[in-house]
Amino acid sequence: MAGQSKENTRYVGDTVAHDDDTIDFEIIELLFFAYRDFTSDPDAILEKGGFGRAHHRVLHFVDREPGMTVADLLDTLKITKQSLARVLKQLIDSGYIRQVTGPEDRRQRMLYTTEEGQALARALAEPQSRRIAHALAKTGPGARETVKRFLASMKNGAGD
Amino acid sequence: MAGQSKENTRYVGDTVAHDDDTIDFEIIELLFFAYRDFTSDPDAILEKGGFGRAHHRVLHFVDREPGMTVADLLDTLKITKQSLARVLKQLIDSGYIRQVTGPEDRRQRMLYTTEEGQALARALAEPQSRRIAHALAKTGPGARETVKRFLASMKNGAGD
DNA sequence: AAAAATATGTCAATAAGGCTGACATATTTT
DNA sequence: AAAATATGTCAGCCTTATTGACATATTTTT
Repeated sequence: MAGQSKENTRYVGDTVAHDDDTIDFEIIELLFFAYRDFTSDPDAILEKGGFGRAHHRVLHFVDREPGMTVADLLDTLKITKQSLARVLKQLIDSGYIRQVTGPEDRRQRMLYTTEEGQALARALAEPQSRRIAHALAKTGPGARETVKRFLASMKNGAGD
Repeated sequence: MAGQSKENTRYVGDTVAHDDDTIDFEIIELLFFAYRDFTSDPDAILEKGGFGRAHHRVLHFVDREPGMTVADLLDTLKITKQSLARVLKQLIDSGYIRQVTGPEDRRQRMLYTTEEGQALARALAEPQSRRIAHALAKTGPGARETVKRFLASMKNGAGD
């Protein structure tokens, strides 16, 4: 029945594939489920306002870095201008984000959350924060430092 | 750091929102970037075959649990039958997954990866596994246990 | 045996959130 | 004055998800 032992490295396209047991399926799956449930937390709140995860991300980063420009945001989110436009427009029209013409370069639009935007951003982050606090507490002392280091190293360009 | 005290609780809609400093923005962001880059690893390979992340997930779980039924898969992925249908059909037509009529209940379709499917699943998992190994090594000894416990606790129904 | 429930498949319409290409406008830099 | 830059916008397309409705085969219940 679907034997798992297939020794010897083999090749699939350009990519070297290793044995079953050399692949960390355990953490791959844990990460999948953890992130799936972590991101599902704010969804209920988002739905009420007719927003989605795209709005959440925009709101989050503008809230965390007030005064960031549209270009900054595009760079952070790694999406296109046209993709951002729709979502950003809705957030502006709904009064959660406001734009201020750049004081030095008047072509720029500096982005800020309004009071309502700030409140929404925090309301969205709160259940996620709770989940994290709970998981860290359950994991044990020192977990926070280890988890931080691990996650930071998982990111691209974390400096080898 | 980031004390848990609940000063100045205020309300946004039905949801209780806490102060800035009681919210763990640091790990929220680390998780966002870590997962974004983690999932970007297999994308290049996927594109070559005209597949997307949906195909990746299906292939992954069928590979990990050979013989799972369509219902099992729907339950794991938490998507609808109609959403699964298209993706699964493409994987079957491409020869990566095959269906076997259930030996006890002939209504069921047990799912298995073909040899090509197995090879693809492993090729996709390999860069992710590498990234994890690298991050764990950088984090230090004992990181694996801590990270596993943390991620497991982040999942829903992890048992309080 | 007939009826109901179940597992799966499929058609059609809709939505969110990405994408590319093309072009407009205001502003700054050369 | 010309070129480059930051932003906005129109139009069309793709993927992945949704809901609702209905078809088929098979198993379970009555």
